[in-house]
Amino acid sequence: MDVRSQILHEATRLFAAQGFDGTSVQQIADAVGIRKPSLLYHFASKDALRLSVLDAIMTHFNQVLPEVLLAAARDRRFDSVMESLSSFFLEDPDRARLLVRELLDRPDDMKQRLREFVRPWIQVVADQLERAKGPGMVQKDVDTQAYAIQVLLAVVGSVALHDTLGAMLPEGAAKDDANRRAVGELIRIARTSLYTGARGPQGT
Amino acid sequence: MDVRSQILHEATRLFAAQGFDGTSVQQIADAVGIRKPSLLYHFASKDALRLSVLDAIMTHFNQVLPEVLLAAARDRRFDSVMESLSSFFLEDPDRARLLVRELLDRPDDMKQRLREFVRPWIQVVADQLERAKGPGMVQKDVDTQAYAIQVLLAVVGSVALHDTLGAMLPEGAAKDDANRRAVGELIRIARTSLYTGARGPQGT
DNA sequence: CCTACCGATCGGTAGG
DNA sequence: CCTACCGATCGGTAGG
Repeated sequence: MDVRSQILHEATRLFAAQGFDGTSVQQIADAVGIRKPSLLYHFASKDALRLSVLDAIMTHFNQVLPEVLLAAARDRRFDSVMESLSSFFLEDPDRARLLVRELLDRPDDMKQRLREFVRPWIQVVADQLERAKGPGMVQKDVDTQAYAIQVLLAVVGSVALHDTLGAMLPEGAAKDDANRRAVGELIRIARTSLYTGARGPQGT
Repeated sequence: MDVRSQILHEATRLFAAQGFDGTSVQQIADAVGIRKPSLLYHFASKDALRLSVLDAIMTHFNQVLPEVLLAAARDRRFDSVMESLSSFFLEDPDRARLLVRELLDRPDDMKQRLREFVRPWIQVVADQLERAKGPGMVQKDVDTQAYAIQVLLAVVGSVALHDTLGAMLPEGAAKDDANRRAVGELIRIARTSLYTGARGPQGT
């Protein structure tokens, strides 16, 4: 792996764990195994590095999300869409943590990014759900836009904080088990509150 | 208001907006209108100030939450419990933002706090819901513990990020309206995914 | 990619 | 609650 990618990787990891202000350029350079000025040769400034890290995540997001959502639009496999979305973040929880941190640290910047990259997809999903109200498949009183946003937030939030939130379950529970229960219940909540009928199209 | 309270207030505001590492003692002192060493006379260190801020929130939380939850246990007014919980955080969104930041910044410390202060209440709610499965009021396949945690996270998360997430709604929407829709849909999702029957005990 | 170095700011202390 | 000051670390630059 080339140095640039190593820097991006370590920066992502440290920004996610400690935040941008809580991480020094020195720490990242140490993690990569180079000197600080060498890092600043590859990225003009600490802020340029932050933007590159964020860009890598958003790009990946926009390459993966479309196919996931198109699968939803095609055959309404609600659970599989939710699993894919969860998997994308569970695969590397740092992505979720970093997004939440950016939303808190730079709300105005993130508003623009959300408008540009996420809102269109929220709208696609909302339109799809709105049409499904006609045949009575989706409950009439669902606020489809607000619903899509809440579900997305719940997925990102519960992945970002999943190991910490597991502390609220009884002692014995294994960490992996806590994750599975969290995602499982989240999917059940999202499905049950959307479709008509006892448990939606995939219920038993 | 005495100086100590002013310091706590400004620290809460700044930590919530910029994070602990992103806020200097100097900035807080400036906001209060005193010199930095004067602030450090009232709080032995920056970290002691952080602990005091967190303590004030957790204390308030533990004074308000019990009555809210007891109201729930008594007459199952689901919506009113959700409104109270939302209101507690909406009343001062800095509380929600600060909690999310602490969960990200110091997961191990927060695990202990959650175990001590929040887990008992999660358990009370889960037990209550579990009992309600008997008469068939609550859906049998609800994972009551995971459900309670997910709903709490969704409330805290959507309040912490509500003005930023509003950017995903269409242009025209007013900010207050976005908040109302977010909370309203969150309550609908939580209620519908819990109770048996089309819309739960308070549906139309 | 390195050594050597910069001014600014950090949290905190001495002493009144 | 203040003035004056501390060593350490910050992001970043010069020059090779």
